[in-house]
Amino acid sequence: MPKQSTLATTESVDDYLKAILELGGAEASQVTTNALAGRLGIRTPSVTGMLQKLALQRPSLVVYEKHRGVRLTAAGKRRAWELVRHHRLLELFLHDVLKYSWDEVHEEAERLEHFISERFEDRVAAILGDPEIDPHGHVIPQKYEAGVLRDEVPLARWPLGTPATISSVSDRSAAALRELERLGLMPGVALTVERRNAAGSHSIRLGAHTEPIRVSSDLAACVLVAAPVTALS
Amino acid sequence: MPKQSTLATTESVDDYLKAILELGGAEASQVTTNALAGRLGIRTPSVTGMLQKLALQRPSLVVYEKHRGVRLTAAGKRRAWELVRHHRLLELFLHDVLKYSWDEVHEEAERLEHFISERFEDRVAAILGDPEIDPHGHVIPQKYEAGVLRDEVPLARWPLGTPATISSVSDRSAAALRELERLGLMPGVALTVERRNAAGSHSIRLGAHTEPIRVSSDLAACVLVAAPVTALS
DNA sequence: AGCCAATATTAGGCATACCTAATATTACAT
DNA sequence: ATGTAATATTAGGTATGCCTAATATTGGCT
Ligand SMILES: [Mn+2]
Ligand SMILES: [Mn+2]
Ligand SMILES: [Mn+2]
Ligand SMILES: [Mn+2]
Repeated sequence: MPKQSTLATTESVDDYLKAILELGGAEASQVTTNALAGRLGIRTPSVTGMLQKLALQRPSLVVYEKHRGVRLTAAGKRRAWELVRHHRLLELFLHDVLKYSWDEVHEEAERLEHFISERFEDRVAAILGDPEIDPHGHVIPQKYEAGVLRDEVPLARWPLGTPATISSVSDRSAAALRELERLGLMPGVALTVERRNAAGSHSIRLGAHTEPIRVSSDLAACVLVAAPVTALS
Repeated sequence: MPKQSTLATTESVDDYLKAILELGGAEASQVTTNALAGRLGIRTPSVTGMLQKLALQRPSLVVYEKHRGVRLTAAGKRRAWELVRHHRLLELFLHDVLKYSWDEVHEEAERLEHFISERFEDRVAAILGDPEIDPHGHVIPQKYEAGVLRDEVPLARWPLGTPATISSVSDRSAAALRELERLGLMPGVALTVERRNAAGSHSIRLGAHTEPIRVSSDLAACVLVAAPVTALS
């Protein structure tokens, strides 16, 4: 059991760390001030100020290079992945135990993820049977582990005519989630992209269905796909 | 369905409202600056400042008279009782569903009570079967209702030799709760106070037991008792 | 009535985390 | 190599909610 002294972070700091993780992508590349401001819904000077303060702290959570961007230190990554674990465990718990619909879970999880204790995290994981996937198809990181970054691509970049499976969907827009559910676009569903249309929309053939459905580019942006799994293990 | 626009309160304001409710007692009498500072663990000038700001707000949550004290308005009472409902529902949920022990629930509930949504409150109440009593014997207020103020008195003030039942115990000290459990002093337990000793401790005879146990005055202060219920309805 | 201790308020500061306006840096395009 | 648009930083300000030190009010006691 490694010493994981959960260093005190505020809700704001948490949100910065998570945003840096999510924007940095698999390569954990530097994230710009602008990108953070956009994602967090605040102004760039606020971001600069916060990054400067964060970078001064010991032990530091981020490495900040003026005018260059910011990336997470090992400690920053650990906290960010912990928040992702909280978020996804909470979403699954709200969905499976408290019977929230899949478009209702995100907002509540986004708030509570900052405030639950280690014990709460552990007990929720236990009653869910140490789950691996959240209601939107996202991988739930294991405790003290950096999360898995899967080989999934946005639906808009999947080649025409090639079979795919929906790997996950974005949890950020409740309206999009309701629409996806109505159309049957949920994790695990098989599909083929038939055609791309002028306005950026896609014609999709779902699993067994015969006629394709039309999916707007905004909605398609919420869907990540991967090659179908050949055999279930 | 009355219009209950949950006016925005911060965690700090919430804590003031709850403290005013708890210190004001059944008569909802005025609460002093000093008492609030003591209960909240902050200094008196901070309390004065907060009360002045709160009293200015519209719609106002408190009525503040300089040098006289503060009391809750109807809106303030509504929010305070809502927090008490959150707190007690959460404690029961943590205890019954997440298998927390009764000395672990308070701290977590104290934090989460500020952040759960109406939906969360409703769903937790539903899976618990609209419960009425929390793990420490406290009455859970119903939705949109001021809580019941029961006819219970501190153990230290119960007359010698008169049968009593433990009505509830304080949830604020985890150490005290562990000790109470060890001694079998839990809600619903019948007892008689045999004797009061010099140092302020009490000799208590529990239900069927023959030899009395010794309870320190600190511990006794955590126990509230009432006359035994004559018939269960 | 007047004094004193307890209680409360005012005055002035600090940390967090935002904001707008002004200025500086970077990097691309010619 | 240099101008310019995009990006970022600095400067200065606000609101919240706490702090200590200094001052004022209250109410009980002689
Ligand atoms: Mn958040
Ligand atoms: Mn999710
Ligand atoms: Mn609280
Ligand atoms: Mn309780």
